[in-house]
Amino acid sequence: MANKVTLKQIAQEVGLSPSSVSLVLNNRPCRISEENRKLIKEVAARNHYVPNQIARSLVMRESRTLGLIVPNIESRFFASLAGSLEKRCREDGYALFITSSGGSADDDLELLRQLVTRGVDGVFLVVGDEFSDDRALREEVSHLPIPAVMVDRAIEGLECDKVMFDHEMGGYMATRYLIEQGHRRIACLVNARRSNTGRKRLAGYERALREVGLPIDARLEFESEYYIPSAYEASEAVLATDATAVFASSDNIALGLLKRLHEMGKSIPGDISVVSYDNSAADVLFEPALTAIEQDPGVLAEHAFGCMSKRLAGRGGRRAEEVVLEPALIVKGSVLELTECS
Amino acid sequence: MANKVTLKQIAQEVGLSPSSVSLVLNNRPCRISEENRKLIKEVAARNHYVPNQIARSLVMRESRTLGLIVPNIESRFFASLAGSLEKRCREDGYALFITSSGGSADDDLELLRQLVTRGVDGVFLVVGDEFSDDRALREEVSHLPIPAVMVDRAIEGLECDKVMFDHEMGGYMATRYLIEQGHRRIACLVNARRSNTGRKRLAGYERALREVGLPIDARLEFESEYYIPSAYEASEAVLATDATAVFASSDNIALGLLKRLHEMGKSIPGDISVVSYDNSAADVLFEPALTAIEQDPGVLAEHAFGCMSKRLAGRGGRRAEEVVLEPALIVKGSVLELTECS
DNA sequence: ATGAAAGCGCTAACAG
DNA sequence: CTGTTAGCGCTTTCAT
Repeated sequence: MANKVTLKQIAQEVGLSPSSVSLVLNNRPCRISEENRKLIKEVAARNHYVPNQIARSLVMRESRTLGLIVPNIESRFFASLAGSLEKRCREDGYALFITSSGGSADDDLELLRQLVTRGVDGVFLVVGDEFSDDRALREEVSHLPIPAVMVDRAIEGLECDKVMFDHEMGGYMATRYLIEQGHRRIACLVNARRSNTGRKRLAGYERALREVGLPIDARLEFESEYYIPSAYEASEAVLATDATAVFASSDNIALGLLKRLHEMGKSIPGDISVVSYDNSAADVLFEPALTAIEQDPGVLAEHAFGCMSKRLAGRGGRRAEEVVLEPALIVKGSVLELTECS
Repeated sequence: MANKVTLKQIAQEVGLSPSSVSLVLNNRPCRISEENRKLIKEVAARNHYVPNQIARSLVMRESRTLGLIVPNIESRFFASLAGSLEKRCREDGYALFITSSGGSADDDLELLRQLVTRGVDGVFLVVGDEFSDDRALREEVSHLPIPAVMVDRAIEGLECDKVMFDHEMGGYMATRYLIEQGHRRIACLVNARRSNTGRKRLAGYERALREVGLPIDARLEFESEYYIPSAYEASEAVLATDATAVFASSDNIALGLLKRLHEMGKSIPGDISVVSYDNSAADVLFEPALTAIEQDPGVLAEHAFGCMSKRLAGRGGRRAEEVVLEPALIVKGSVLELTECS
């Protein structure tokens, strides 16, 4: 293991002052002789000199590092978001500190502090628990000494930049599409109890029904957490109804439903139609591929970075910005067009 | 956006010296009066004081931060590894800087520098390209001023701690199991061209055949990259052989194969038996679940952290440590027992 | 064309 | 019980 070599040491070896070395190594406009420039660079390279960004941040008061907190890096959607965001940050010379909370507000708070303390210039926050009453997190966020951008999910009523897809619209689009294909008995499987996004998707579902005068039937609304086993459990009841179609409001929920369908030997869309929510995992496997509401993580990342960029450049407005993105309905083959009406 | 508040400011407000405040806020054993302690803590809290870890690292010469480089955070296996490792680090008070390279040696090098420069105390490296001839990366790794642990994959011949599952053994176990179940014509689908892990798994496959005197038939060995579409393509040829079983040597490879099987209306294990490699994704969906070689990312994380810990504590030996873990064969339901022999 | 000096926010002796 | 001092590695102004 080599030793850490410092600017001073390089300076000594070259026989110049640290300032000169600093100037040259940072390619600053300055009048150091071509000869010495070369020498400095050569010595630095030979010694495997790596500038101490820590020291540098301290004096420059910026680290060119951003932080990201996701509830669970093992979820495909967040992993993909993290990947996109990192790429985007790197393009602008920022490193991204990706962290994964356990999904609790406590963890979020802890990680947030960790990041701030480590001198990130800004933080992207995908909160784990939108309904947390933990005032500590809200407090922390609103007193942050650096810009924060909430991504995908938001704590309501918190003055802070936000970038997310329109979940209500997603629920609406999915349901609307099923209606247009002739479905009248449409079940939905949502996480409305514990998730704000779930509630919004449910609201969209109901709006679509209401809009065409279809009844909102509580017996067709099913609850599931964002985990496959939970959806698998709930699906039995869903499939016991007379619904001809179901709106599965998350990727994992769709997977649980699919597993149950597969097990019961039911086929899609022959026996039942399904609209899923950004379900890249299942798409790979299933034939026909699933018609779904898609939220491109790359787009989310792009806008999130945009907000952050503005703030970092001091071009952010006084008020928080709120970016709402339209999801897309991607029609594939999991919905049957019904010609007869019920 | 609140301002950053410093120790000095707190000290001023309290009317004590920065050192006293530092002592108290770090809970150091010292003789500050109970009264003043309380006062300091109260003022710090009221002002949302967050210690500047950057400044602290500079003087303490450690950041209690570790770095992780994975080729692709969007891969389930790496995401899971990252998740486990982060949890493990956090348990010991370390933050983990997760970064995702594009899979090239250039990126690895760049990220490695980024991490070192930002003062991580050590780095976990899952290299993107094991066959890179880029001497720059090897050079960099061997001149690192901090401990490095290579995880899951390794650049051969590099003196550096390594922790990984025994890929050769995995290939062997999978094939051996198929043989024991009565299979004689066993195809394999591996990434031997571009991946060292692939080569080792192939070697294990061949060893198992050789061991029982079965011929090694090049017409049963198929090449696929670690991507679903690649495996999907390759699978057509695999299924055109007279093989009764196939060893799919990675999760994505198994998924591509499954997709093709599903499309052709072939069933598992009725038409063909499959042994897969740590395939949590497909498991969720398929009935029967896939018999597979499993590499627990949590175990990998645990050992990697162990190595790192030792180095950080200065308890590492002079020579690099190499930990090789045994994968496990998890028998589920995708292999048919053949009673007649061919 | 180059160097000296100050200081970023913090900690660690040591001196009161 | 508490304050002073020095210094971590770097950048930056200002002298020379």
